Amino acid sequence: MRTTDLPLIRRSRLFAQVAEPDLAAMLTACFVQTLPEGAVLCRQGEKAEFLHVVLSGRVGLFGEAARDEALVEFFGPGDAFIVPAVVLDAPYLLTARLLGEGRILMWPAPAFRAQVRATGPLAYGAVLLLSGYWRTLVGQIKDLKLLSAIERLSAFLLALAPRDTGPVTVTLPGGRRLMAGRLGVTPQSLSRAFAALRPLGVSGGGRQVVIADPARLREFAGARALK
Amino acid sequence: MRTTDLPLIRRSRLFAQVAEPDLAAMLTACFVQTLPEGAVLCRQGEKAEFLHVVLSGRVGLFGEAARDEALVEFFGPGDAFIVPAVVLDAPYLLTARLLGEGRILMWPAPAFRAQVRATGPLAYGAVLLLSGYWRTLVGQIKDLKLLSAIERLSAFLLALAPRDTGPVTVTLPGGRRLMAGRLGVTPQSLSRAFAALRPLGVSGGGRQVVIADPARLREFAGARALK
DNA sequence: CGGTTTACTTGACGTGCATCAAGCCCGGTA
DNA sequence: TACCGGGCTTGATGCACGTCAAGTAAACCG
Repeated sequence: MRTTDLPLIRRSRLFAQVAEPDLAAMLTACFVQTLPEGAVLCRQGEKAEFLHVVLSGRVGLFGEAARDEALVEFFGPGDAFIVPAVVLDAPYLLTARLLGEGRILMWPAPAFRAQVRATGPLAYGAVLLLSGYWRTLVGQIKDLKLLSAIERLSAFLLALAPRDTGPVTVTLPGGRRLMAGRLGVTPQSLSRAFAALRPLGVSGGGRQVVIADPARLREFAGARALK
Repeated sequence: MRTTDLPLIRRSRLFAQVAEPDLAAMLTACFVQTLPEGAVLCRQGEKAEFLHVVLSGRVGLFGEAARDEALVEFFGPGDAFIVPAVVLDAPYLLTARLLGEGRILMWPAPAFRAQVRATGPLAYGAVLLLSGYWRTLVGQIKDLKLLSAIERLSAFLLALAPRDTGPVTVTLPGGRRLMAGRLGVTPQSLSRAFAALRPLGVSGGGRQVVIADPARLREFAGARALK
């Protein structure tokens, strides 16, 4: 473990409440790895061996069904997965793949299970983290059930943009293919959705997207979502 | 609070690790209510005032979008909601409605926030609870993104049936209308999906559904889901 | 008992998105 | 420069599911 890792570790919500000496003791069981793009951290269906905490880089969580797979969520620095599989000692529901080079804290599952049961502040950190995830997942389910593909794209873009601004360029957490999976459509449909938003001032290629007038887009998305 | 409530409270995973005297102390801040069908426990968009723990009855969590609403999940005895909104002190993402008469433990949000931070075993219980919810939500997202309506219905029915059995009768957690919301289809489409499964031995009306041959249904669902 | 309500089913039709299949753009390589 | 390959877009077509509209059945109630 490098000395530069510690500040990254501290920044995760998981450890926010843990006292310094306790943290040091916990980390003796852990190690840190730098892994290349495409590395698979855990595979759907397997038993949980490690808790992973992202220190740098981005990770995609994928649900798999033979010939098909869907990105369920993007994770980034400070996120810990898969807490649920580890604490419940259950098989992973998802496959995690690095979307670019990244540094990952590896925490053996039995050690983490014991720590989270014994250390209140760590459990509290886990509660905060899991609470945030509950909310993003619920939001996604609502979007899938209530919104069209174009509306979901609008909502996703707006969530990336700061509120109350003029033109912004946001950077997507992944390429178009990954975005499509996250939004629950095919890449072709995503492309059409972008085309449909172009008249509303959404432009750009690759990972960079320019929103000429966030207020107008918000109004469009809101009008369709709320009617 | 009735004396009969205590065993119900103890049964929730939230309190599984909490020592008896601590539990008694916590509960002084709480009260219990019996509420009729249709009672709204919390409303999407409002600030969290209470943590609710279901002691008896069933609750539906709904996402709302003006003219439309979708059931996100069923909750039953032992479930606590909305932990995430309460600990993060954020607005509810969902509206909770009783699906039948039920008894609900009401826990003022500030008191719960303080307790979960101070009491390790309570935080640990919350981690267990939230971990389970993460998994059901992730499962639902995978289903929505990867499976057709018929496949989702099959998977849902099979999840209600014990493994490795002959004919079983399962009872749905809600009427057809609610089931449709949970599966992300309209009631009409759900009706057609049931019709499509009839040749595979799925029959029954109302809340009771008979699965003549779970193995066959599982094979059907698996074949489509895994190819 | 008939009338109303509510829940579910069935049919006809339209549409959003998937699918299949080119075509385009751009960066890498010889 | 010409060649290639992968990511993105565009077009044509089809299907799954939504929508609109009856129709049926059981529950409730005068």
